[in-house]
Amino acid sequence: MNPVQFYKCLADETRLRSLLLIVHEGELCVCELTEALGESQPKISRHLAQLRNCDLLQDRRQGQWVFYRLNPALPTWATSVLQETLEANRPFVADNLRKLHRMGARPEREHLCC
Amino acid sequence: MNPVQFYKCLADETRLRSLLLIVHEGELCVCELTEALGESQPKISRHLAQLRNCDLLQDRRQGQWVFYRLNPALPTWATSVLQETLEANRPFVADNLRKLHRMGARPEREHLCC
DNA sequence: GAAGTATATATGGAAAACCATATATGAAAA
DNA sequence: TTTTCATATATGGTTTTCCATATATACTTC
Repeated sequence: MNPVQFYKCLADETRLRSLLLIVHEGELCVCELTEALGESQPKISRHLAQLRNCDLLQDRRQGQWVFYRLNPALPTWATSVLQETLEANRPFVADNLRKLHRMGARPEREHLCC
Repeated sequence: MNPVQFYKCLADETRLRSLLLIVHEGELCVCELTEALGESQPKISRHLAQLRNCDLLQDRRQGQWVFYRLNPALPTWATSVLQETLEANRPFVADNLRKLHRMGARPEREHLCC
């Protein structure tokens, strides 16, 4: 993972907010991010595709939804940078988290286990 | 320090290399960075000015040289991100460090104390 | 189960905004 | 006057965004 490429991924408002929300929540689908950020669906989808192409995110389809999560194969330093950024910048995503939790009809997750 | 603005500063090859070298060395002047990166002086100067305008770097003039160092008022998380990036990506700057240390006639630092 | 409809997500293509670089010039120090 | 550094302008290139549409799955009705 080239550090310049990594930081280019974080250097955009939509992408950084999406990443931090995903780090906070573990997994989110496109419609949840669309709601939390208040941005258009194609815009969110484009940025998520970019993050997936750079191997920062992993996706999985469940029914009609596509859920994105951090790529578990991400180098430790990269994960650690994301977590530290989230913890030190809670106010930055506070409003997005509020919108997310206020959202009705969030898709159910099927958990792999049980 | 807005995290998006912070990461925009790191999202360029010239700026990231300069920052990591400065973190490693403590303080470097424009001509040293020009040599270490093998880039034109105006290019280096422009990027350093940008990093200074965003409050990531501080400069001090000593004789004919201008030395840049990390802004000590930088938030802890930001400093920590830079240090972690350096430690996990030594090979990324290895060649720049080699060029720097091989450089003849590096300017003398006057130390503030003693 | 087949056909039609609705919802979630992805993508192609064009326009706009932004960023980086080169070249040339300027200013300050020694 | 030479060295070091900063800045202005022009230009090329990338990135982002928007709109429209395509695809994939689910849901409903027959």
